[in-house]
Amino acid sequence: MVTPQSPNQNHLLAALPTTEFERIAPHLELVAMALGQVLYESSGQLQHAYFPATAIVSMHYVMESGASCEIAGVGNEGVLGISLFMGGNTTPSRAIVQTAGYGYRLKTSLLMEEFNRGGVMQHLLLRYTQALITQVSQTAVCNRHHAVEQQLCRWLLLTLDRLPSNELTMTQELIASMLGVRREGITEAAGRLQEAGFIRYRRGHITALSRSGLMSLVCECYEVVKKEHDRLLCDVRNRQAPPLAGH
Amino acid sequence: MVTPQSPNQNHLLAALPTTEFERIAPHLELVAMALGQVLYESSGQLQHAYFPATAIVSMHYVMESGASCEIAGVGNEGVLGISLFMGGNTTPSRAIVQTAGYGYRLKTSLLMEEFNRGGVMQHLLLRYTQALITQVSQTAVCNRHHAVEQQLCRWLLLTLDRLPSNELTMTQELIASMLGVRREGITEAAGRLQEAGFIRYRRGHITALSRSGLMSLVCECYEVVKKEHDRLLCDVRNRQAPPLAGH
DNA sequence: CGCGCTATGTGCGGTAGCGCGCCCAGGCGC
DNA sequence: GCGCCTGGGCGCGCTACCGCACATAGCGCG
Repeated sequence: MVTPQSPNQNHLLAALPTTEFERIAPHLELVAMALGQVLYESSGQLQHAYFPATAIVSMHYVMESGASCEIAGVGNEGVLGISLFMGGNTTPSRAIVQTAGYGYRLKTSLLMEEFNRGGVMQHLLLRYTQALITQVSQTAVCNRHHAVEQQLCRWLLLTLDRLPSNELTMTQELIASMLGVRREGITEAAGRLQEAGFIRYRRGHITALSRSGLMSLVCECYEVVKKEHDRLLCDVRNRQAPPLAGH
Repeated sequence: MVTPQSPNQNHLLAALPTTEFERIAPHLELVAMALGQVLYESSGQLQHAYFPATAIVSMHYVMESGASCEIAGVGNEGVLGISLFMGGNTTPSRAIVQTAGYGYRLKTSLLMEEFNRGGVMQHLLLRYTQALITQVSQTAVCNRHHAVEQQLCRWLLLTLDRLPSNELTMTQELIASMLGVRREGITEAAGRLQEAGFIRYRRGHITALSRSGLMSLVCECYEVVKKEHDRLLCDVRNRQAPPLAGH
């Protein structure tokens, strides 16, 4: 079991070898992330990289018309601020907190220093970035070919994977803006999922009742993203060997 | 002017400082790329990275249903085989030659060796990867919110930017499979563009007559991708200073 | 120089999702 | 314990795109 409020709740941080972890640990700053908080503005300079622990952050693109859509989501499996070590320092998208919680942040300069050492940190960050690319690609594919209901299932499953419980605090309006569809579209699809007994929701709270039910409706995109993530980060293990052979 | 069949036709290779370029130059292998040729199969092992010179390669995802869609295109501005240095070695997508031409390839081991030196090559590859992420993201956004006609304009402009001439050899069927839409949808949209006098096409050949016309119809996505690419790779200059102040 | 293949044009019904407007109700704050 | 405000349900008509089926026409090949 991981103790509450430990950097180890973030998988990338947890996968660092002791030496590397201890080098940055003193500089990891615990931060609360409130729902709707904007971590990065589109094209804004980045001061920190963020390693979410319990929070989930959504990378969004907002178009001229005002319409928006999610490009990828980042939870405790990843990090925000890819563009720091990729060299661009900023991206055309916006990062906004989708599920309140906490995380850790690290100053740009320290992240870069660690990245440039070329150790495990670099390796992890690059692999995570590749997993992220897969996620973005699959979003593109899914947007093109799959129905709203399937996309909703994909989104729910990906989000549930990042949460400790099976309940998420989330209005349909918000989900709609993530998926870039109409709120009514979500109402309808969610209604069908509820009728089927897979989820239950009440004013801003969704509870997953049957993961397998959702799995039966979701498109292949969920699997692709998940498998690719596992493949790329399968060597991510906790630093401290758990007392029992845990996963 | 760049001489025909020079690695310098690829912007990334051209931007390498002399020392780094000369180190890999002997290992750059000129390869012809035929239309439809598959460079990388989905989840297949990668033996080489490819630097297109005159060819254009499309990164595709093919779904279970058989439907497909392009995730990103790569021409002389980039490189194929991102996943080599990102650490995954393979991706769930397929790389297929969309415009015949030639390019250069480099053995995995040599690319990695150069990447791990942490010099300009690494810097360029990472920055290019970020530009690629932007392209993929914008594809996702565009798939969600923009009409087929706008997407066609985006695709045409992005492709024209990678070509020396304003004519591309491309059937509507092929374009449709790139954009992941029906062939008839392309017929219609292309018909409107032709009526407007922006393009002309005859059986598998499209000629751009008015770039500005296409620009007037295209969605913001084109600009975003282009600007981001220019921003990230603005320091990409030819090694040999051109006799006249060229761009 | 004609044949045939393949690329393109077109029409038709079907449907998913949009944009809008409106109503209803849960639950928080006072 | 009352009211308001936000989140959710619903019903239009509409459009873009799909899936299919077929007609037509370049153009390469023999």
